[in-house]
Parts: sequence; structure tokens; C-alpha cells
Amino acid sequence: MLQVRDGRLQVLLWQRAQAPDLHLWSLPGGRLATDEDVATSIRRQLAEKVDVRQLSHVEQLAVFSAPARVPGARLIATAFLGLVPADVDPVIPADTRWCAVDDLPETAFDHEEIVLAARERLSAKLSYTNLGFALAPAEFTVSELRGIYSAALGYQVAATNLQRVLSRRGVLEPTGRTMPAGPSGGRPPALFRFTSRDLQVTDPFAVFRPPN
Amino acid sequence: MLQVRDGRLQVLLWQRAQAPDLHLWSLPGGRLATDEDVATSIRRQLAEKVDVRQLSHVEQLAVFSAPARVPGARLIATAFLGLVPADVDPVIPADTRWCAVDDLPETAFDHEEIVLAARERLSAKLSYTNLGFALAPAEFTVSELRGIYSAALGYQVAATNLQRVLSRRGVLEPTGRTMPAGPSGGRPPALFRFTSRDLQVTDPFAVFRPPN
DNA sequence: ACAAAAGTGTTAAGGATACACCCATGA
DNA sequence: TCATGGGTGTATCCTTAACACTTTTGT
Repeated sequence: MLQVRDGRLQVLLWQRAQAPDLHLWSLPGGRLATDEDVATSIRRQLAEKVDVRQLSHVEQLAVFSAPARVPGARLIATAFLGLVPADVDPVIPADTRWCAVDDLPETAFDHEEIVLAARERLSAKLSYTNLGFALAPAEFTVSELRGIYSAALGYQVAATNLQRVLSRRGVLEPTGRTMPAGPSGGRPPALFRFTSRDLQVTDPFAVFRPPN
Repeated sequence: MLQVRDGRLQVLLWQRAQAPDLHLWSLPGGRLATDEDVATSIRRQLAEKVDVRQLSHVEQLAVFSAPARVPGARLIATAFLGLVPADVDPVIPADTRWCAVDDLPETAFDHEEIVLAARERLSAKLSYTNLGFALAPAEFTVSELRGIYSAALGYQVAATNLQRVLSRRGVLEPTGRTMPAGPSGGRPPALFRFTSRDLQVTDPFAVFRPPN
């Protein structure tokens, strides 16, 4: 479960209270019940940590199945990427913590690998889909959105181009309202929103496009 | 397992000899052993159908886990995309057949959905990676490569642009040799090869590139 | 010579980046 | 009116698509 907090991309980790890997940090998750599919299961697992309505997007990442990935009985994990908008601050249990993805604590099992795969997927999809909606509040200024994209991608993006690219693709639209200017003056920023809050591919083919 | 055959993208299907879904067509696969990961397992399963050395690429697709996706005991499938170069014609068992992906027979369970997901993944990766190497022979003319890309993508691509895009990206290189001209004359085509036969992303970010 | 197929040159269009400039507000 | 941050206009660059043209062969 990823969220941009304090200008950094962070992941919700849970400190293990049992062996193996006692006290190491692990991803939330759990066993699959017999009457649910993996997507239902992950939502149920996460519901134990946060309010599920705050989850703006969930998608399958990959299967991790190395026979010795966890000690003891064979355990196969289907990893998911979950996203939470930057403006919510979920109540989380005492044994969990938000950790910056680029400065992870020592993780249990292969969970570091999973987190890095999640970050990579997120970066890629921010570029060719409207996935930003899942990290952004319902309404936001271009500056705020710039901060969110910069944190998720790991490098600075230019506000002017961000707005233009997203507007051209029709994923961003002005609400017509503005925020008050900051304490040191300046033009009041306009508020924007995403036109859709469902995942859509906006830049499907870089090359080898079908002919008209 | 996908291959371009006779100018069409085809998938190797196996006709079930048992209920449920008797006589319907299904994807090759089988159960995961306790001492292997899913990638190893799929190679083992496919080895029962063809010579594994002919598999030029294998990658994870997605997990299919709907509780009722198969009748009877709960069964969760990790689907894979496997590719075979167009110039090999593997010996296949009598109960299997190559079927055109855009004209599938009635499939068992949710296997049609899996095949369509595989085709989509293949199309996308042909555009932004060097994955063509997995469908093409070791050496080929641009015309042949054009046929392969056209079949896999489902629409005609122009030979001239195909060569230019792949050359610019450095994924294609001339061998220096040529093929004899066809029966009706014409300039003898040059032979090309892929510079690498490992998957590489050649067009990583459409937008929001990191600054220089 | 002519037809056919391969390959190259050139132009045009689309989309992204960079940067200068203009706008609106608080002090 | 000045500083500050927001937003727009415009130029440039890069990549690909389209198509005309040249090259090289067989008949």
C-alpha cells in the first residue's frame, strides 16, 4: 500500500511480532480464503489496517513463488499494488508504520523486492495512464500535483509540462474554483480534478501504431 | 505458448480427454511441485509438449483466482506468456493443435480470457521493448520481420518504418549477408538480426522523463 | 529494357520540453 | 509598487509516419 506523504513515496509496513524474521518489517497480507479471489482477499487483508474506502486503486503485481522465500511450509504470494490519495491520513495500528520507499528498514522475507516492483510499476503507469488520480486528492492545484508526481517518480517534474500533457490527454480538467494565495502573496492557484477516477490508458502505443 | 505461423498469431492448445469440459481446448499447464517456483514449473509443463530449447521467451502474465473458475476443488492459476520463433516447427503431441488467436475454438474454463491477456501483453511489449527477437528467427529479412509484427499486432505495419525504428533504437543490426532474390526478380534482401536476445526496454518513458 | 522487390531520402506532423513572459494577489 | 507564486505563449527538439525515389536483381 503506497501513498505520497510529506513529499516522499511511502509504504505501509507492519512489524512482525513472531518468528521467523521477528521484528523485521513486512507487507500487510494474509491467506486466501476458499471462497474469494485474490483481489477480494487483498482488500479484506488491508481492511484490517485501514478503511478500505480510502484505497483509490488496487492492482495485481506478480506472483512470488521461490520455494524458500519464507521458512517453513511452502507459501506462494500474489503481490498487489494498492494506492491511497495523498490527502487522507488513515488511522493505522500501533505495530504498523509508513516507511519511505527509498529508505526502507530491513524487511522480512522477499518483501523489499516486492516493494521495489511496486514502485517500478507505479512509475511506469504514471507515464502512460491516468493513474495519478489514485495518488491525488479529489481537487488539487498543479503545484500539489507536481509534488505528488515528483515524489512518486523520484525526480522533479516541471509543473508547466505536467499540466499540459495531462490536459492535452483530457485526464485533467479545471474545477473553475481557486485556492487563496499563500502568505507571501502570489497568484491564487486554480483547482483541478481528474476527469475520471478509473484507470485508463492514455498513451497506448508509442510506435507501430495502426494505420488510420 | 504463442507463435506466428502461416502469417497468423497462433496458440498451442490441448484438447481435453476428460471431464469437466471434455473435448474443449485448454492451455498446457499443470500443478506446481513443492520444490520449484512457478517459472520453473511452467517450463517443465511445456517440456512435455515441445522441446524447451525452442522457447525464446517466458514471462508471468497474471494470476487467475476466481473461486469457481474451474469446477471441483479450488484451483488457482498463474498464467504465463511463452513465445516460439517463427522458423521452428516443434513436434507436438497428437492431442494438441496450433489455433489462430483471432479465431479460437471453444476453450475450457477461463482459458480464452488468458489467451487474450497474453496477446495484449505481447502487442504492448512489441512496441516498447525488443521482444520481437522472441518471435523472429535468428536471421531474417525486413519483409519477414514485417510479416511477423503484422501477425502479432493484428494490423499491417510498414516495413520501412519498422526497420528505421528498430535500427534507431539499436535493437536491429545488418548481418552483411543477403538472401537471393525471389522468382520474379527484385533486389536481394539484406539479412538482419537482433542485437540482443534478452528482453530490454527500449522506450522506457513516453512522458515525464527525468531531466538531463 | 522492363517489372519487381528492397532500401534510402525527404518531408510533414504530432507531442514533449524549455524558457520567456504575462497575470493576480499580499504586503 | 514590489515581490511572489501561478499560468500561458512560443520556439525548439525529437521521433515517427508517409511517400517519392533510387538500387539491384530476374526475365
